[in-house]
Amino acid sequence: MPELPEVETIRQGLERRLMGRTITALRIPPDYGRPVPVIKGMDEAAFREGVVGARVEGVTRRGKYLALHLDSGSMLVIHLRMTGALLFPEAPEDRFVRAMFTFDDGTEMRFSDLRKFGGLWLVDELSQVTTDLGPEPLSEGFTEALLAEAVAGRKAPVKSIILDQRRIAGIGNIYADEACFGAGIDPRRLGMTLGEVEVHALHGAIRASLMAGLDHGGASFRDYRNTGGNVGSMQMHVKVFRRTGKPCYVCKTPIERVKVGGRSTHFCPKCQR
DNA sequence: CTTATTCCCTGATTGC
DNA sequence: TGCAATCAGGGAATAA
Repeated sequence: MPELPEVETIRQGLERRLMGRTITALRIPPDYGRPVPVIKGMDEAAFREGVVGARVEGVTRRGKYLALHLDSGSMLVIHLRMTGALLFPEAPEDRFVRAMFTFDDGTEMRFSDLRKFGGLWLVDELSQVTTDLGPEPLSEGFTEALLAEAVAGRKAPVKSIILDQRRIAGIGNIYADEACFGAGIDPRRLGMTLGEVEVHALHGAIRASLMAGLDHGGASFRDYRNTGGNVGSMQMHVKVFRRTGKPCYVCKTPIERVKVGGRSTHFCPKCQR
């Protein structure tokens, strides 16, 4: 599932491929069914009117959102949710294409999304798409003090807190589990029980796990592909995620899987307290 | 304000 | 073997 490292990898691919390009055509496959159209917030005609003829002047990422900044002043916002991908012709064909963009140099980009959770918006501001997002965890704005504040007095599990996009933007299930392992913290621990030393460790572990993901081009456990249709390699470097029953790399104890906040959660019962 | 639950969707997996 | 039930999960919406 695309989280910050995966979405950032895609952003880099889009920037390389689309900067300065003008959208010349948009195709929405006719079999795309209601009631969940890929275009959000306006009808297809208005969306088409707004994007065709517009030039891409920048590609940015905020949390798990991508934005193509258009010369019209609007932005085309994209969220991939669970199974979305932005693919170019060298990627293998698939039958889950929900939208196809053509650019003035002949480039074709398709928005593929098996589970149809993803979406496209045409807006002036990102705030029209999403409620307030927390700081970018790899920016200087993500301070230890801010993390301490996020967990202070909270009865929610640590994992749920760091998954909350309003607290920190971009962490998903993979990196939440990896960060908790890196910090030696049981993901079920309530936020309010964390001490100063643990907050410090968690802050560092969040950043380290996300940077590892970036270094490996993202994690492809199932659906994630970059713009070229290639998998990342972070799945081969995770310490706990989807390693249920396998020995912890540190202490050999079998990794356990439980549910936290409705999400599958993997941890080492000995290393994480 | 908080926390918990539901919903969307479909291929893969599990259970009988 | 076959078919039904369950699972996976981002995040908005809703409930409590």
